Amino acid sequence: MIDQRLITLRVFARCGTVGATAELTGYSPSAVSAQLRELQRVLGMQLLTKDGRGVRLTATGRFLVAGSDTLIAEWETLRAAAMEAGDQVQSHFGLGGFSTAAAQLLAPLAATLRSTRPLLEVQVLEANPSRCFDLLVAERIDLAVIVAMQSDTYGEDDPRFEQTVLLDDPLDVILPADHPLAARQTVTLEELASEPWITEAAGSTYHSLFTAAFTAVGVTPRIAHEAVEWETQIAFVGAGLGVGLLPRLAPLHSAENVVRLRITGKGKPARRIVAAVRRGSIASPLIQESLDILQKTAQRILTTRPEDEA
Amino acid sequence: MIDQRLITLRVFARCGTVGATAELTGYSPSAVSAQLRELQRVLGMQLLTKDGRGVRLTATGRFLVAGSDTLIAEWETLRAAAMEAGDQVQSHFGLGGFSTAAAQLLAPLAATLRSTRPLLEVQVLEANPSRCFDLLVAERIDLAVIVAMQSDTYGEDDPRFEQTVLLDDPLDVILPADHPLAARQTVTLEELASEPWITEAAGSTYHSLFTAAFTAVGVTPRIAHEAVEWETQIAFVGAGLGVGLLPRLAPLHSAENVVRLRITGKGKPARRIVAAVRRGSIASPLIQESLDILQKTAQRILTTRPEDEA
DNA sequence: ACCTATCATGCACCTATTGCGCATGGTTAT
DNA sequence: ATAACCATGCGCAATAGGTGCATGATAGGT
Repeated sequence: MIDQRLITLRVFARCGTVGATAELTGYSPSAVSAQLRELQRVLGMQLLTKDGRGVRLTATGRFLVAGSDTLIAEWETLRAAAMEAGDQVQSHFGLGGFSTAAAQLLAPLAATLRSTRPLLEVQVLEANPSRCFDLLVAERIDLAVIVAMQSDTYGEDDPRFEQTVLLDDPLDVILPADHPLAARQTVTLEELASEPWITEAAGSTYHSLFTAAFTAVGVTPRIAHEAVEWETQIAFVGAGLGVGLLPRLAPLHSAENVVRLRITGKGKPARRIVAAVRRGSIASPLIQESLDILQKTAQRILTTRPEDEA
Repeated sequence: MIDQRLITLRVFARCGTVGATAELTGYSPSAVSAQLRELQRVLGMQLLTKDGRGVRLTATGRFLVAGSDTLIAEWETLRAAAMEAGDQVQSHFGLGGFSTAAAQLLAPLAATLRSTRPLLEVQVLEANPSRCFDLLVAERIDLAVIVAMQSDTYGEDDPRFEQTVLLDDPLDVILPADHPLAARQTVTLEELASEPWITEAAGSTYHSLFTAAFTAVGVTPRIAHEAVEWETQIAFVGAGLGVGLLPRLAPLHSAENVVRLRITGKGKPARRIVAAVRRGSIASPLIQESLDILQKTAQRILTTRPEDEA
């Protein structure tokens, strides 16, 4: 119920370029340009200035965007309360999630909703966490399941979002099947200090988790190889190129020459998986039910894999 | 920046019928009907129910409308703050006012704004106080100068508006020129207790003022005639049909056979003239400047007519 | 210093939203 | 029973708002 052009402005404020805004909102660049111009005309404010080959928010623009956070939140709250009060049904529901999270958590959620609310059309978008937040702002999705990351551009207390912890997905070690430690049940990070490690590229989502885990135990691992996909990493490990960390939610599939070991000791790395919604919308019945389902799914995942007793 | 359809719903919540909403917003009844239907579709809420030959808000609808008050106010605040922060100029400004108020206060305001802000298009609408509030809700006007009335449908603390007192316009007595008291400078209400009074129709804007004035001094006046226009009332008085109360701002024009006397004593009736704006918008520079001009104009009116010393 | 990639934006064209007028059907009041 | 009133559906027209391409401007690479 907030004017689309203001939403567009907010997305622009995030990504800084008309083209990116267009890509994110689903409009063409021309449309975004026109919308922003219209917005300025209607409000009688100059919100943008030319800056090099791009455009940049003016002070007024930044002010407006900053202030609109509470406005959006207020609307979401109102909407949620009205839905609650009149127990109305929503017609569309957009979900966003990242790789394994999407597969393991979002798929059951979508399936459940599809059966409990037949006339609700659920749409799932796979996207990385940062983009999920963008999609939330752009109102393309209503709920995102992502991996919480420290030092992200989106803080945990961003006024635009509300986040709920779903589960801590522990990281396991994967070893070549012929590795000396492969027969063990568990292993500590210290025992693997001198191994050649296979990790993601520096700066990627999980790389910081990787380093954090080792700094916690005071060890500096040697990074031998880098991979971007879990599958690739597993293949590398299977080829005997080194060892790696794999979230427990990520399936090992049919990698016969790779074993998965749980980590014990004080360095027990985990990735925190959270659900994020637009601030205010959390009171919505649909969001509530979804969070409930996600929590239950998360619990089920943790209990059907009874580990981590220490 | 709030969706037009929500504005329309709010207007509908005021007047209760699609036709009246159409008249107030400037749309056709079909358009209002379509807008409300669209709103329900987009939000996925049932906001209206058939009720006899009309439609009625559902509980959800009422809830939404009630909650939207703060949303609108929040937006107005944000808009005002942004205008203030970036000292931007507004392009359109709608004023509403009632009869003498409009003439005496709004006309100077419009004239001043026209000279100080040449590229601002000012629109003045004459409308009665109740309609002025409706027009504010409908966003047809941005500022209204009205006569404050107790027991109106719009309370002084309505969450949708903010009101500023401009002046208390005292009521004078008008007498036929040949009346025994006509030569006096001042008169008390008690002295006129037994006169035949000419007033507006019961239930009208000023009738309550009339009765309030007399109950204050413990006198029950005899109402002989009723008129709806000041001019008519003055003509009645001129014809010797009785006496009446006339706001000081209302000009006597060329009524040669009528004299105007000030009222002394403890019953000194006055009509309170206030400016009303949508809540939140009061911080806007344009509104601020307008209120300033109105206050000054009101002061000038009161001082150039130096009276009321008791 | 040129060339190229990148961006925003204007223009021409098109679509579909959206508003209006009129007619219809349902409902209350006389 | 008839009349008045109200909301709404339908056909039609206008226009707001979309896309795609071309243009102009700028930064960076060579």
